[in-house]
Amino acid sequence: MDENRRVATINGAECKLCEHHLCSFLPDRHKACSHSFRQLLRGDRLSVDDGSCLRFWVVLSGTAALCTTLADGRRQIVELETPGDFTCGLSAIDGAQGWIEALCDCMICEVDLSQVAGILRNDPQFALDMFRRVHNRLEKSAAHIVALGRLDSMERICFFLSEMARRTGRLNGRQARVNLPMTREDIADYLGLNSETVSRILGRIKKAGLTVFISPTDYVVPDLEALERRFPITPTYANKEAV
Amino acid sequence: MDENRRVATINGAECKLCEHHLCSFLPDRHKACSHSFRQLLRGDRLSVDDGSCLRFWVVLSGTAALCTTLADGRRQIVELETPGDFTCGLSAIDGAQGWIEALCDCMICEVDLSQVAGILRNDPQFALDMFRRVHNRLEKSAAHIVALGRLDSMERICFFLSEMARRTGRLNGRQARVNLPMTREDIADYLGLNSETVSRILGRIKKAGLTVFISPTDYVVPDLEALERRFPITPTYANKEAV
DNA sequence: CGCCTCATTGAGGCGCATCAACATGAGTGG
DNA sequence: CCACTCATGTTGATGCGCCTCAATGAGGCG
Repeated sequence: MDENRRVATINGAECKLCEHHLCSFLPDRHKACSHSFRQLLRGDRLSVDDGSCLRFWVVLSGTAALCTTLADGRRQIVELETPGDFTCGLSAIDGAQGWIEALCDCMICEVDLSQVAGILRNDPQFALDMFRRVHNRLEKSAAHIVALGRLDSMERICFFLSEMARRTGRLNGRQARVNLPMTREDIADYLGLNSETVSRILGRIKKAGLTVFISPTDYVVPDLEALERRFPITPTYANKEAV
Repeated sequence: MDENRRVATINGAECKLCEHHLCSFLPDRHKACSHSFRQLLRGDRLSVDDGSCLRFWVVLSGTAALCTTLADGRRQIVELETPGDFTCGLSAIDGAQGWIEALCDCMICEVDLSQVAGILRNDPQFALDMFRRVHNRLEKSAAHIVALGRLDSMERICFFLSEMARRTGRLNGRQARVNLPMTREDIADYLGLNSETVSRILGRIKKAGLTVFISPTDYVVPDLEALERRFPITPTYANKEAV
C-alpha cells in the first residue's frame, strides 16, 4: 500500500468519525502516535502476517475483507468488514497467505497497541471489550460455516443479500436499499461459489421479484422478510451483550 | 439429558482431571456449587439456548460437537470439541436450533459463572483468559470456513484426518495413531458432505496408502506430512499467546 | 436368531464449475 | 468525437463431482 495515503494527523475532529473507541484504551501520551487513518484503494492489501494481535483495524467507510489465498490461487473471504467492523490479524489462518483487502476504496483506522501492551494486560475494560468483539465475530463465523456447509447456491446468495441489507442497507419498513461495493467475484469468494454462478443466481432472484437491481452495485429489496424466507437461518447482526 | 448422570461431587481429586482452570476464577465459597462433572452418552444433547454466555463446558474425555440443525433437518457441525476444548453457548447461531451433542460417550465439566458475573467483570485475568479462548476458536473457524468454501471432498477429508491426528492422536515421528470417536455421518456434517461420500473418499485415501484403517473408528497415518501435502492449508492447532 | 445401526458400494441424476463468447461501461489517447 | 483497451458482468454449452436413492454387508445386542 502506498504509504502516502496514510492520513497522519489525528485530531478530535477526525476521531469523531470513528465511534469505535479502540483508541480510548490508549493512555493520553500515546494517543497521537499509535493510531492513524489510512485510505485504501480497491485492491490494496494490508499484510497481517506479523503474528501479533495488537494491531487492529476499524473500517470507517467502504468494504474490506479478510482474505485467504491458497497456493493454487483459490481465494476465500473469511470475514467481510463493513463500516464499524473491527478486525485483527489473528482471524487469519496460518499456512496460507492472509491479508486484509479493500474491496472498494475505503477508509480505515489502524490502532497499534503493541507499545502499551503491558498497561492493557491489566485493564479489565479493555480485555472485556476485546472479548466481546471477538465473540461477536465468532457468532458470525458460525453462521458462515453453516451457509458454506449446508446451503445451496440460491440460499447462500439470499443469505448474503439479506446480510448486506441488514448490515449496510437503508431500511424503510420491509424495504431496503443497499449498496453492494464489491464484484461478483468477491461475492463468490465469500460464499464459496464462482462468479458465473453468482451472476446466474442473481438473475433468478431478480426474476423472482425478490430484488430489483438498479446497477450491478445497487439493489433494492422490496420485502426483506420474503427474501429471508428463502434460507433457513435467522441472521445474527446485532451485537449482543456478553459476560 | 438424564440428570442422574450429573456427578455432583467436586473435590480436589476430580478437579485434577481437569487442567483447564475455568473454575479457578470462582471465589472459594462458590467453588463447590458452581461447577460439576457430567457424563454424556452418545447422542445426548445440552441445550445452549439460554443466550447467556456464562455457562461453559470443558470436554474432559470423548468428543462433543456444537451442532446446528436447520428446519428441514440439515445438520452442520460448527465446532468439534476434543478433550481440553472449551465452548460456550454463544458460538451457536440464532435462528436455528443449536446444541452441544456428544458424538461418543464423554465426560465434561460444566462451569456456571452467572452467579458471580459481577466479580468476574472486573477481573482482568478472567477477561483475558476468555479472550484467548474465544480468539483461538476464531482461528479454527477461519480454517473451517476455507475448507468448506474452497476445498474439494478429498482435500476436506485429508484436512480432517490430519486435524484429528494432531488434536487427539498419538504421534510417533511422522506416524500417528488416531481414534476417531464419531460416525461417518458426523464427519460428513462437520465437512459439509454426506456420509456416502465420506465413506468413498476414505476408501480412496486408504487405497492411496495415506492411512491404514484398523477399524471404522481407528486409523494409523504412516506419514502425516504426506497426508498434509494433499491439502493446501497448514492447520493451526497450537494455542497461541495473544495480547 | 432377529433386529438395529453403521458402513460400504453401485446406479443415476442434478447442481455447480469450467470454458468460451459476447455485452457493457469506464478510462485513455488520438 | 471515435477507437481502443481493460475489467467486469452476463449467458450458453458441456462435463464432472457430489448427492440421492437403494441394496448389501458387518458388527453389536437382547
